[in-house]
Amino acid sequence: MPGLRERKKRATRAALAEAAVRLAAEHGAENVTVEAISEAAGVSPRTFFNYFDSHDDAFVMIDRDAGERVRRAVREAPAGLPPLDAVREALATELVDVAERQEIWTLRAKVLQRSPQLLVRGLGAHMAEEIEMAETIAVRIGSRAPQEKPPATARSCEPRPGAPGHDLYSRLLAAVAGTAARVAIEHWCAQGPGADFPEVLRSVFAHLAAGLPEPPAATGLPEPPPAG
Amino acid sequence: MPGLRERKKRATRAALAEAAVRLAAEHGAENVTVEAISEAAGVSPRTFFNYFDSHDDAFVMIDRDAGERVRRAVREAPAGLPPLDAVREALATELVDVAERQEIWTLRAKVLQRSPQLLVRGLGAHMAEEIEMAETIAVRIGSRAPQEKPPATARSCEPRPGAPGHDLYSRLLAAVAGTAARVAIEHWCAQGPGADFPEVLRSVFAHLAAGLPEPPAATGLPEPPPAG
DNA sequence: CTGCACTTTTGCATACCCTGCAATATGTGA
DNA sequence: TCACATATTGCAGGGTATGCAAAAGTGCAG
Repeated sequence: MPGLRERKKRATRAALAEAAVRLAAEHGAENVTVEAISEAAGVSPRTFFNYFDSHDDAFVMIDRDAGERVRRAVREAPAGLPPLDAVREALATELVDVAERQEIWTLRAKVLQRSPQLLVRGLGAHMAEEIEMAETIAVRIGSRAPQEKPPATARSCEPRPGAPGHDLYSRLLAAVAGTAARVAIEHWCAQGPGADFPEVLRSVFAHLAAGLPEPPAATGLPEPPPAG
Repeated sequence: MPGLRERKKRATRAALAEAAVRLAAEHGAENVTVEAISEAAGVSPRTFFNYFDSHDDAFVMIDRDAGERVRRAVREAPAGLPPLDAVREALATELVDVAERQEIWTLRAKVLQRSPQLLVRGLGAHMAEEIEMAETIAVRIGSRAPQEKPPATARSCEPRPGAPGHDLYSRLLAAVAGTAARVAIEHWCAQGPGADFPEVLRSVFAHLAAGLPEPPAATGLPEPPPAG
């Protein structure tokens, strides 16, 4: 149980984030100033920057622990499971929270989609996790030793050792999985309150596993092709 | 042949962009002010904003016509070609320019990679095209009529008519293809000057077409699995 | 509860980004 | 040359973001 200090910090951050999203939903994110957010949250404008590095960060709501949880799930997945399935299951578990709090996620999706800058920023946070996820996948499929990532300063555009084909595969799988999750969330948001999010996620990954063939003529079913 | 006025405009824009990149390569993009860029280009700071919408835009160099060219290529692809292949060929054609002018792209890539904000901005420009690409794909596979996109103000987070499974598929294919292209470029950058970019792009799309199965044990070959 | 260490919040000053407006300079065509 | 159109510039003003030091709040002995 955290102390009062920690609880207050969380409350302040939550208040700022919620105020930001609600104001943005009404007036558009670009027209919501830091001063307005701070006032709605009951703190000074200066305090805003103690919690968010930039104006835009308040709308994105990045959960820094989510990435680590997903990677852990991928690491601990049953040995025989194909990589794509392992990632799918890991994402499905993490995204249960999304399905449960649909209201706030729908609101956030609307805000982000109205301003490309923010959408891009959200994707950027996603990309930062992408390299880590690629590393986890590489370890899982056995193309790289677990400890083999010395400095966090290493960038992706420099030559690396290891199996080249597997590096490309890991990178691709991590990137595509993240993109698939995003598309699933957006599509599910578009469907309205009644949609079944796990079903959408399953459908998206079924498309991927099938190699993205052209789906058969419209049948009215939300499911994709046979897959398997 | 353009008049003097047009030539001067191009020169001013080029001078600003070049000054921005050169200064950024030396001091880092974040430490290069609009004032410094303008002074190096021999214009007033105010003029900078007549050419670029933001400070960051000077470094990114977005080609606004690229998206439309790719979409046109997808529309005009042979009728029998699977959607994934059509998109792959369209991207391959467009990205020939990238492979040919590697020097400028590498320099730009170095600048962008030092500041995540700019990298994200560059990628975001492509993401904005995603919805348009999805529409093009939907038309191609026949799940939507060509003119059926009345106002450009319509957002993707609202319910839409049409075949639901196909909407999801089009969205997914557009998003995944863009992601694949990005991964290919990054991987090609990481390989150094000798790498064969078309080969990397082909490899990435082969992985996708195969359904992202775990690749066989490392053979040293950059190629993925058998694929088609 | 009281004092002390630590953290958070806040106001102030500062630099920079970006925009609208009006004045000025420059290219263009009659 | 003259008049028109467009580009450039200076200026004013608002918004973003950071560093610093004072003020307020929290946690923990004694």
